[in-house]
Amino acid sequence: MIKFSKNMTNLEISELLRNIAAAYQLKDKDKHKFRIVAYQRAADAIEHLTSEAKDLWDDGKLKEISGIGASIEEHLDEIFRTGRSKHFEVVAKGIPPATFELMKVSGVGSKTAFKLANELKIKEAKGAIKKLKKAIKEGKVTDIEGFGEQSQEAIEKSIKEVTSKKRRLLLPYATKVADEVIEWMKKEKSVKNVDVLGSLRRNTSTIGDIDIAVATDSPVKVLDHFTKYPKKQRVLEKGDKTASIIVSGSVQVDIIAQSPDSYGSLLQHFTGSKHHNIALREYAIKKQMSLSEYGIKKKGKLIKCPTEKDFYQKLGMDWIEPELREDTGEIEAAINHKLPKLIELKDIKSDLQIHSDFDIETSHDLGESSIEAIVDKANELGYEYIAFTEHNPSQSGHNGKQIIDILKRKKERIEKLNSSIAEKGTGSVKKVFNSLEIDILPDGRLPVPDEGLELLDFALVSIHSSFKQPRNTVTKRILSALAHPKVKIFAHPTGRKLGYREGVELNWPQIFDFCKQNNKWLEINAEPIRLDLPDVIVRDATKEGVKLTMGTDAHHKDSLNNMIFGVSVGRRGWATKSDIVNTKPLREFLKMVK
DNA sequence: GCCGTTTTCGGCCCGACTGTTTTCAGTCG
Repeated sequence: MIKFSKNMTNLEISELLRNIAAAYQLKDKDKHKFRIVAYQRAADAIEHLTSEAKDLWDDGKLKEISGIGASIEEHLDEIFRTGRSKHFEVVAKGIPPATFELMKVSGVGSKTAFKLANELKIKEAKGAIKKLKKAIKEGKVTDIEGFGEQSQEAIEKSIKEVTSKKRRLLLPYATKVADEVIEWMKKEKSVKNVDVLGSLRRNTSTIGDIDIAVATDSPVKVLDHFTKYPKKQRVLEKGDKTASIIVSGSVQVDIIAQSPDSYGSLLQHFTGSKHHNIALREYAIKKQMSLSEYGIKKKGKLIKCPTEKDFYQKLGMDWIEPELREDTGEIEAAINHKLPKLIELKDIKSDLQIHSDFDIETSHDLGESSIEAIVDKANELGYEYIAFTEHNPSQSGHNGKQIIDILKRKKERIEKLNSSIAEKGTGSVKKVFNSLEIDILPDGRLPVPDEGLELLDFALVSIHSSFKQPRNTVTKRILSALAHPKVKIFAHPTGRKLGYREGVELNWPQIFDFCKQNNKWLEINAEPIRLDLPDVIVRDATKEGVKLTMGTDAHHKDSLNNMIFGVSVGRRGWATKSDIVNTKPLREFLKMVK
């Protein structure tokens, strides 16, 4: 039996669809070959949705999801209405639920899991992996036909990795791990080129594995060198062309070697995403071509591509920025020469969320660097203007008048700073804005009196509590906070913390409309654990013409360097320079912020 | 089961690595 409920989350639904695909695989792999793929694609589609499938179902929009057709829509409809699916129950009949649980062990697919569950008589999903572990200890797995010592050992090792709950890596950490591996690879003489590819090259918000590509004429030497990496914990696999290791911190690093004359197609292949590559190859088939990491096959002849630009050009399209390679319309745009010119770090003229150590008597965390040190840093980065956005003074510790007094002191401090900047005339920073990051209370009110807000140039608002409110409640809450004339920016809009906390569910079309009509902006928070707005919502926002800002949320001067991660998010969301408010020169920004 | 700038029918990405079953299935990216 498979579990359903009326309130299944996207993650649960995608797992369910994957399990149905597995069930078909077990029934008759050949008969259901393409149905299996269809279910897997549907699972991917649900997993990557920007809103909850149940909300879409509420609005009758399930069928609009590419990958969901009439049949799967009908089954999901039944689940959302009744909490079960008769069809799925039939499909999964006769398969011990433990099978699906065991598939979570890497290297164990549907066939292996099914065999293990049956032979070891593990039925229930709960505790299935534990029971398998016990069976391995007792040496029972090697007794099963088709399993030997080595496969038993491989499963045992993989179980350890499942149970240690491998977290996805944040960008700065993944970058550091990758840089160290690159450094090591450069020590091998036969390495002609080495690059980081995969999700790290595409700048996704979190990274699973690290993918490295090497151009070389001696792949054996290169792979040998790779598997001797000093921080290696174990070698997962090693062949003639590819190898995988686990390095300290339980991070998997995959490497692929290729001759220099085909390096371009390798870069393309290993950068992904999987969905981009599949879509590209399907497109190529229609043009009587076949694509692989070796190049482009046309009428049985292999055309090699030394650079990635060659590869895309030979397919008849423009080179596509790695951040866009997610099969969300970039291929069509590349064919029609309609790819956007993406925002770049050098376009950014300002950081619009910075916390100094000015003692604002907040209940949140204060910054660690002085206002002056931050201005120095901003000058170093060549910014034209910045905004100091400390958290609002705590409401519990102060009455209205006290809050106003603190804000008066801050205003004076910033005014003094601005006059000294004007006097000196050196440095790129010409203006410092007096701003504030204000909590949005659970009922939508702001914990700062109007008289206090009047002291600011403009304000950011954000959510720091009551993350679990229903979609409509929290949407209303935000709109009422944004409505205040001094409020310009909705900061880290979903409130997510990668790996720790899901963001709030918002009615995005409503938020977008409000922002457009009232000249309010959504922030792309560049703090690596936030990266909020998420890239997929940035895409929706830019499509709608909503203006965005970028801020590092720095609580230390060095964190102003994090802007690059915000830019990455913007790029993944197809944002161009004109979508981002703080690419505007000071003079224009002054007009916009009024 | 899904989908459409060849198509509402007839297709559906491509290749590497592993272990074990001696010729390939299973899994992964």
